[in-house]
Amino acid sequence: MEYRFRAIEKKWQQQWREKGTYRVSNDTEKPKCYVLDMFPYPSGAGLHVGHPLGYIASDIYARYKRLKGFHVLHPMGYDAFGLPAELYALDTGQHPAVTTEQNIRRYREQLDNIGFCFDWSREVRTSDPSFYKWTQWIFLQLFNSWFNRERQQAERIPALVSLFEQEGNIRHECPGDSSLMFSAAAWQGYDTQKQQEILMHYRLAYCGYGEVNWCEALGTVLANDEVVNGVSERGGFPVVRKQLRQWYLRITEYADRLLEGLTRVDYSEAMKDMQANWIGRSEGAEIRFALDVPSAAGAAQPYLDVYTTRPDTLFGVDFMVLAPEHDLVDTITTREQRPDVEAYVNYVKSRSERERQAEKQISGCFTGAYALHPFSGKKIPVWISEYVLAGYGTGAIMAVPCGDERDHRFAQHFDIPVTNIIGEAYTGEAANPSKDAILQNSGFLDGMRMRDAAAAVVRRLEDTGQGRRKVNYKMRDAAFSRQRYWGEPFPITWDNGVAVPLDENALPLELPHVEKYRPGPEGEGPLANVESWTSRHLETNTMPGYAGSSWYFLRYMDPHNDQAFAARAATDYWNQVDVYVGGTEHAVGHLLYSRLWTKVLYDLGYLGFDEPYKKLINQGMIQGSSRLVYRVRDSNRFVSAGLKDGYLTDPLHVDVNLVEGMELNIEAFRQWRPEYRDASFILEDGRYLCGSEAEKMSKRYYNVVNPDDIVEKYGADTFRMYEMFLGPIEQSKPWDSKGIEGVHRFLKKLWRLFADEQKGWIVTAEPPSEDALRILHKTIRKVEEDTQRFSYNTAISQLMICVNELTALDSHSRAVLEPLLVLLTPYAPHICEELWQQLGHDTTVLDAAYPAAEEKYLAESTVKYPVAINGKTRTDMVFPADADAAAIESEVLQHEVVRKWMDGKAPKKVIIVKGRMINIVV
RNA sequence: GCCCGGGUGGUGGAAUUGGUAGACACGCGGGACUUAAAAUCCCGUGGCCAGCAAUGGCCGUGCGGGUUCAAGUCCCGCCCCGGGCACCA
Repeated sequence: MEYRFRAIEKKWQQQWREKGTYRVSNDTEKPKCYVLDMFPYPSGAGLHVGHPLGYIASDIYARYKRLKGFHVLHPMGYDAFGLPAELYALDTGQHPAVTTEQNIRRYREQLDNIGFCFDWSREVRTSDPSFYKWTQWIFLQLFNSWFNRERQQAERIPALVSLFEQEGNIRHECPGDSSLMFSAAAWQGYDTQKQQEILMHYRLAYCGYGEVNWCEALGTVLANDEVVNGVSERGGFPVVRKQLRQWYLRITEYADRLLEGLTRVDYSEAMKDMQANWIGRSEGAEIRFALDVPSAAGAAQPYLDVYTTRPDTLFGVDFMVLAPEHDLVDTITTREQRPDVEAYVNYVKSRSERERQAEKQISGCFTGAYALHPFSGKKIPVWISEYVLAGYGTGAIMAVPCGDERDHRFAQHFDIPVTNIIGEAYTGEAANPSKDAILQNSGFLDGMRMRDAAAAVVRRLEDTGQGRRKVNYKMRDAAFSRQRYWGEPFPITWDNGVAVPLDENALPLELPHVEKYRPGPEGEGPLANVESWTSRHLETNTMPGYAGSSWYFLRYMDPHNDQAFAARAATDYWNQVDVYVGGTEHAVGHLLYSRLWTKVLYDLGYLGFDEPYKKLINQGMIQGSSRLVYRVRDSNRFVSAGLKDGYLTDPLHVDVNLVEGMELNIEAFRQWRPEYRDASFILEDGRYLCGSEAEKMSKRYYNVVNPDDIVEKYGADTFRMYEMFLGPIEQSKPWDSKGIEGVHRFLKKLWRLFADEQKGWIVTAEPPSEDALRILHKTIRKVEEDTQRFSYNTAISQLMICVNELTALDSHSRAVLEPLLVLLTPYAPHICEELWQQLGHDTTVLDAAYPAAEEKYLAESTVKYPVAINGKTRTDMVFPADADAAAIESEVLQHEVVRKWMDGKAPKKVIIVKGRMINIVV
């Protein structure tokens, strides 16, 4: 009667599959719980032990909620469109659909091995036409919508058109071009093409020309969050800025809504900070400076708008700086300065994004032009410099060297005199960004605290029409097109430069089959090579990887619906995702985009909620633990780690599977690769010990551990529990098989509570002892609390304590063991099912109810209090658990040890912490 | 540079949020069973000091100060590690 985990796990996985144990319906009165994992991109490498970490965590929660009586939606699917499959296709000629299918099959096998409770009948794949039909459909909703700033919500384009017809765009500033203004009459006078052009500037999904992150090596544009340190996140290829026609999502319109929503969701503070910083809201003022350039008689005075968060420093402006790409540069540059300015602009253009970020030297050039201070009329020189970014604010700044470090460095570098408006707070050495100094040299602001002066300046500017309060965001609109094949086609045709949406009934617009994946002409995608595609004037770009993942969680609610992305009844029932588990790497990409899509669908009336995820759990990464051997330089001798300091060595990665703990299996190592066949070794204590290092789990470090191998050796239940026992889920840690034996031992010990090798099943019908009940109920309480708050490692510790104690008590009472099984089921479902069945139940343990802890067993009958005098512990005293403070106090003061230590003095204070501590202050 | 986390035994990590620091597990040491091994079980295991012993004392949560009867936990100032952002005016 031993614990035969392989047979047990196989049996139950098969049974769950055959009986459809985890299938959930949409029609029920039960309370719901939606537990979601970030679906994986099925890569060719398969799963390593790091991937299931989050899946195990969510699986435990899903099973726990089910035992608590909830109707649990716990689905899984695949983010199946994407670059790697296409790059692989370019190399090998294998169609991405084929390799993706293969990879999915492998993922599924590996996932099935671990015993998850996914409802596979709801599986989705973003590359499936029945799925991307609705991705395209949602795109059309975005295309046909605009953001009404007055109401702070998305509305349909026809509503905007009728507004234009009645009143032009007076009340609805154009988000794509704030200088655009027209009356109702003007609107009616525009031809269709012009009207469409204007509408494009309002649409939430729009096509425009813009500077994009172009990655030549990948042959496509990338969104801002896909560029890291000036190179592509995927592959690390150089990225340059380039003007291209692109599709965008107008996410900037939702900046405030996205910020506001963060206050209503349960994400970690770190995650909220990351999103808030990415959105980067700042409050300040836009200020208009007249330009001191000769203008033709009757023509309007030319001006320069700047954005500042510090209008209070307005009198400290010593120069202005434009981004080199700024529109005005060409018109204001004087004849004498033109050669220098042109040279500088060319220099800036020649610098790659990489160089710009790597070497931030001070550089710039005077344009020869001057602006006029709005209040003092002082002449202020206008410069250009690459430290001012074209894409933020107005692409121009007012420089206040005494208050801003960058401006100060610039002034020093170019010998521009600095005006001091904060007296002693400015030393002349460095800028002082304080907001608390008292203003001087500041006209009508003199004597005011800077903090208070800002509002006064803005008021004056607004009165005189020279500026206004302004909020700015760092976030830019999201680039939404890729020049690739393996993605969702846009449901758009082009008619003389006008984008025409396909009829909804024509969806899905299916991706045509191609044989070759090379890019099309002029930076266009592979679809531009497809005759049948271009002849219909279809858009040749495809959607980016994050399109499908922006809404997939909605499809799970009603995955087979071909009338809608999901029936409203289904989305109303399942509602928000209660718990979403995934890595932090999606903080500013996927998470932000899916929040945006949800808000738009909500605004348009398709959903009853506008935040997709109620609670977010970020699991840490499991790093690889690499093993290193030390080869003596220019030899084939290897020296053990402890002795390597005596030699000149080169560390080399060795396959972790050839190492047991730290000890190298020398024979296996010799077999591993031909060049090591004749290797010799310098041993310590007769063994060769390796070094180790925590690194990303990757083939090239030979440190990948496949979950299949662990499951084969110890079983899925052990694997699940061990991954959770390793530490808190949010924490990253290197994989280490060392402790897994302990968890395996625990399950064997559990098994022995039920079965004896000789005697067989030993569970009794006898009533349990008080002691057994006490440990059981304590365990129920603790495990439930810990499971609820995802503190799985401590829950498992408690389960171990419980099993240890029951073993020590030799307690085999059914009345204790049954509830214990229910507690343990979320963690180790296979063994629990088996034991449950052995106890004679004909239903699965998953239909059981989670046990409740009984108060009477939770209190210990007696409590040991340490008695301390002035903080020093002197003795222990034992009291009944329900003793009241007064009784304890009088008894303690009678105690002989206490009286001896107090030496006849009266206590100043007696502190009794319930069930903890007695402290007497003398 | 800025914004978040975090530093606890040989190791992974607990600590009811101010109440006996080191739960649980690994590892290690000792022992039992065994011809032997595996498996299993029991005991010990932060450091230093005293004692034959039961035991007792001192020190101890990155460093230095502080608040408190009581600090891993709170406050001030440093050091180090991890993550995010980075010329955003």
